[in-house]
Amino acid sequence: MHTGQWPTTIGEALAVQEELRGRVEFADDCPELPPTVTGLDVAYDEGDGIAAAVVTLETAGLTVVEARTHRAKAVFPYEPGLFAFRELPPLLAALGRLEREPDVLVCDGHGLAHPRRFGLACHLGVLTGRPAFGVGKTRFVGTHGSPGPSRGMSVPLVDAGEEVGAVLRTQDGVKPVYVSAGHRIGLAHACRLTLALTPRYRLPETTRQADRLSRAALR
DNA sequence: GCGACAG
DNA sequence: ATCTTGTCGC
Repeated sequence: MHTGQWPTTIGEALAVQEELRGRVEFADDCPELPPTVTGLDVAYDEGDGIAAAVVTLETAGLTVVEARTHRAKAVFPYEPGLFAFRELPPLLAALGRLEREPDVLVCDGHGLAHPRRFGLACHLGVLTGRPAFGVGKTRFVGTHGSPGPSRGMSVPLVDAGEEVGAVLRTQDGVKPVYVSAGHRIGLAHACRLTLALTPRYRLPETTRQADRLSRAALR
């Protein structure tokens, strides 16, 4: 799957990031939804123990098709902008245990809405070759107004004059989420998928499932 | 120089 | 990320 030798220092990580950034593929909008969606998340304990979880759901119905986990030790410190180097190792290991190839990866974090336009979702997409996008709970970069109050409304997320994502309301009157393309998927499609994954809660069902599973795998 | 800073 | 009590609303 992946013979990972990961960067140990910030300098090395920045170099890897810069190199991989050029491999991001953009995509035109796609009208139909993929048959499945795969969510990923990582949980941490009080020390340096971490657990990654990946959960594949049937897009129509949101029922679990397959789920995998992987426990490990954190090898890279949390550094804003280099987040991927901390979570990617265990996430890729868990992904490697899936029997069914993911149609699209839904990441908990940002994609292009990143200082150097290469957030976790981009990194995950490039390394796996699968379409990927990010759904973040809080802003990282960019400015934006307030999206309308109802579910489905959104406003562009702009950073340095570029539209890097969308601030999307997934539930009426609830704090919006930050959606951004990662790899081989357009922003409009990512937003449509996000809405399909949030029939009831603020966060995508994929993220919710992966979150609970990663926590459970931690013990 | 002073904040801000995905999870 | 994770640690936490109470509280408001359906």
